[in-house]
Amino acid sequence: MAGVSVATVSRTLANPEIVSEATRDAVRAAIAETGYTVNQAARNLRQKRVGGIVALVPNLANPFFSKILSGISSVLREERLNLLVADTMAGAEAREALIAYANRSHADGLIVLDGTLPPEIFRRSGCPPVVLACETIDGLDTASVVADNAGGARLAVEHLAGLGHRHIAHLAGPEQNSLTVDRKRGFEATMAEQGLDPRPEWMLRGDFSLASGRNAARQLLDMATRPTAIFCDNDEMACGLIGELLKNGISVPGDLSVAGFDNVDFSAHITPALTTVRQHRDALGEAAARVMLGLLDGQPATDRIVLPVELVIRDSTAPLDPGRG
Amino acid sequence: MAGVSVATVSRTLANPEIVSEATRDAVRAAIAETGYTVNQAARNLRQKRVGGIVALVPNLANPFFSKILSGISSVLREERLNLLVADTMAGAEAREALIAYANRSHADGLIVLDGTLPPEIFRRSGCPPVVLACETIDGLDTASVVADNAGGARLAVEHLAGLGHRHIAHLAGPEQNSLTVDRKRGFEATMAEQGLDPRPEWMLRGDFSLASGRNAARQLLDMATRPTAIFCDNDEMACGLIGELLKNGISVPGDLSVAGFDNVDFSAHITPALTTVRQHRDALGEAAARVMLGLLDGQPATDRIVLPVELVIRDSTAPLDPGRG
DNA sequence: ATCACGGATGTAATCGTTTACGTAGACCAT
DNA sequence: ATGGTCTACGTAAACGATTACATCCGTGAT
Repeated sequence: MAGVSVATVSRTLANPEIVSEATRDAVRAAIAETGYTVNQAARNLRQKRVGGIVALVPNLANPFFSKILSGISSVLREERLNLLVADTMAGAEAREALIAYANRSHADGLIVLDGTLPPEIFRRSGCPPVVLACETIDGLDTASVVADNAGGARLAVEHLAGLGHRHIAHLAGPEQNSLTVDRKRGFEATMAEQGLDPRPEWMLRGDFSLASGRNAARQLLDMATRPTAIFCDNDEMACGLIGELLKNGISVPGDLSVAGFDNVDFSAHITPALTTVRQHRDALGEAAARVMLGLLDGQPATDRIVLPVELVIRDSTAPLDPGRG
Repeated sequence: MAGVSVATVSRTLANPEIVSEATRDAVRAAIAETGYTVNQAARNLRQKRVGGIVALVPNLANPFFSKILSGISSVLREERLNLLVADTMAGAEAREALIAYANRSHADGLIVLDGTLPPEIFRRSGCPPVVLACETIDGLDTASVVADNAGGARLAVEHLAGLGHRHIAHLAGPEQNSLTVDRKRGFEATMAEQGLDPRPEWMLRGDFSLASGRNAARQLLDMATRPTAIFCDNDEMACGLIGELLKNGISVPGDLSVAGFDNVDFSAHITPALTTVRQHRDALGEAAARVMLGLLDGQPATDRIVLPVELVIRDSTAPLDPGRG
């Protein structure tokens, strides 16, 4: 020690007020001079914590998830917690790697953005607190934060029905995806309330990608009788769909009204500007991180938080042409 | 110990071959039964390493960066290294937090995606190996991996000039951004080679956002004499620009050819599909991660890797209408 | 003068690994 | 039988911080 002691340094850093002013200054001067920094590994070992939380992301490259991560990160920073990111879309060894992450010695907590992971992983002893964000996992009733997916679908269908549309299609996401399940439920419930009968052949499947939206457009083009409106489970698919329709001479919204979900950045800037359901993904991430902080503080929260969504009406939806339908 | 010993367990895990088969099996059985897992903090403390590398990202929510992260992550996983993500776009305390990250006890290495950070941070003693990815930092000649930004601008300008355009504008990014600097250099050099004189009033500034593309479109609309083609420093700005032009009755590419940079996912799906310069951001991330692994292995690499780019010709650029120009 | 008390700081145990070193036994050669 | 070599494993010392406990000193009360 440049100044005087051993443990006193630790106290100076942790509880400056319990050490006398003189030594405090001496220690600080020595620290500044030597460029000392605490060794995280040693601190973690002693305190039995890691100082970081892991986010399990299905696909880091997807902006949908990175916005949530951004929200998580902003909250964790305040608490001086690190954000570790693990891409779960890995190969065969993925499962083992995941199990390694689901351990107290790796992370103080786990925020799971991937609804396709098997719930057993998070039930093992030694697994830190878990918060599900965005997607849910069947059979795992931990704390979770999700958007009001069913409500969003309702808003979209009510909007289209209010424009006079009676033949409304649905471009859904992957079958097992919890977002898809909720949005489909909202879609079908609202269709029924509106006295509309969804035709099975107008129930299309995609995988949330632009390409799958394009595929759906081709299916629509091949149909003998087409719907006059379609609700897409996300904006990427809506964008891909619109692009392919326009290329084939179908007018949007003239021949087909299109509504999306998410309100991603480009939705307002494509032509026609996309009518969609806005959800705040950064807020979702922030909320999930705050729930996590609560869990770390010992709150036994098993909350299931549902964040509100709003309809954003733009140019891709229009009243039904009375000559049709 | 369920089986027999203390240090033997460690050996069984690290070098299974130096321990006899009998004890090896015994140890493994005990591990399986008790659900033992190694404590990372203790291992890190002993081995004087962290087992993770930190990526400093200017804006996690930006898909541009998240794709790079995805590439980094895929390479690090193979080496069982964690990826920690730190958003540098923080508030006032950001600088201090950054300095904390630029320390061996936090990370074994640093991959920096933010070219606006002050170089001093990475010169401090105790700073782990640094790799610059995507953007560069003036006055810091560490290893770096960047795309061929000047070459990409060259490809775009040559393409537009080849279509007969002589009045070519440039929508650039932020002035101090290294991507902008390189692309501007490529743009101006190629214009000169083609015998074209870039008009100062056709040199527009944006910030890579969709909104700044829209702003640029409004500036174009106000001009007495407009260019017949424009090269945009990224696809987002090109998309925002096209959206606003179409809304105001300007045809793309009829009245104005537009070329972008990046080839983001939606570029192929907007209308008109965007001509752009493709760069592989995931490959960039992978390359940066591999350079980092090399540094960790003790290679003194001060490489400056430049990744090739390609022109993707779609529908937003067309030959100059002979009646104009 | 003795004691109690409280504030400031030093001592040492602890966290869970890794690993240099030592030792015990087996085996072979002399 | 002694000595040397090798393998398999136990012993104990690190790694660097935190923290319960002990110590020391000064102050005021009895």
